[in-house]
Amino acid sequence: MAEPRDSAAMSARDRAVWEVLAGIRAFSDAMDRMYSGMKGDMDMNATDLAAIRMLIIREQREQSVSPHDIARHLRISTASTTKLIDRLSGSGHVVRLPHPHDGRARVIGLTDKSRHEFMLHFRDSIVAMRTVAEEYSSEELVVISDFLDRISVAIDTEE
Amino acid sequence: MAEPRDSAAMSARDRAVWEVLAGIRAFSDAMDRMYSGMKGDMDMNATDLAAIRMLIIREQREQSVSPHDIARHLRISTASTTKLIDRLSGSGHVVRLPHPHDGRARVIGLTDKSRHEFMLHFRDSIVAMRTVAEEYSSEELVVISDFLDRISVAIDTEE
DNA sequence: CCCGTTTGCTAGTTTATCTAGCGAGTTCGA
DNA sequence: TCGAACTCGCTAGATAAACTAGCAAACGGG
Repeated sequence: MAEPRDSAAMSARDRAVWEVLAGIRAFSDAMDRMYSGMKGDMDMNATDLAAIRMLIIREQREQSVSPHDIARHLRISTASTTKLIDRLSGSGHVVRLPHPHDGRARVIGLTDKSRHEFMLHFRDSIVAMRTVAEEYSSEELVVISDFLDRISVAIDTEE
Repeated sequence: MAEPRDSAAMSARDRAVWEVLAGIRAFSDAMDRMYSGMKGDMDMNATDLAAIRMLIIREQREQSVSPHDIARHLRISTASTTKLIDRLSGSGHVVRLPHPHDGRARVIGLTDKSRHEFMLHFRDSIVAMRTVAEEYSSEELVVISDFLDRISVAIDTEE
């Protein structure tokens, strides 16, 4: 992203680092495009789909999600979040559950419909990604997943 | 993303593949959050920022971008794209240039203001990512960037 | 040279976001 | 223990951004 570009002045080492950053860019670009496509396929707007993505990922980490969490993740107001949940709730994609310990709070749960629908449109991509992954040795995969985890932490600005 | 989860039934090999997919998820989640944050920092809505991202990436690949390309990338209508470009043009982030060979078409160009502003808010993340990358050997970096490129191609559904 | 297509735009409508403010529930210190 | 300050999610009304429909200008193959 930053500087170089005149590759003549770069060492092989610099170039390797550079290539990784370019790879990240390419990946995030492809991700953007894929998610834009899914929004059309699932007949959903970008924000609502981003919320579903977030819910799915948090569910897999066994973390509960509140309306407030959604607002923070998407950086929209809590008022907009209320309406977002109204929409997703009305279409049967999420449910509002009571928070076990806090009477004010809610826990937003995914419905099977969401999971199935998301999987339906995401499955091909997962299979494609798995196919790519399977071409690497286990040692390489460890390096890659370690790298991805570290990059994720690095860009996660804990507000 | 799909299936497993009861890790007892997985081989070490399966687990390595699984971990990479989990890494991709974590990364895309962190990316989502980072971009949401930038939208607040840059005082821009999510779509407009996504358009800027696209333009920056395409510029680095030396590909020109038309309004139509933006519409396809974001999956919004050409009408919405016109207004999006009106906004970004009005705020001095992009310029409409004539297409060299097609009198109907336009080429959307970034301004220095865009590049600087984007870099200002993205620099810290780039540095953080570079720092992570520099902890790996050149051989590992080659594997990683190769992987990222392949994953990008894999999920790029050419409409 | 024409006719069908493509490109980007305008107009008017619908949808989604925002700001402001409220009631209920929680927390904590006097 | 009780009240003040705070947090959570919601409502109401205003603003911003998306959509559909349709148009003129430019292109391009027969």
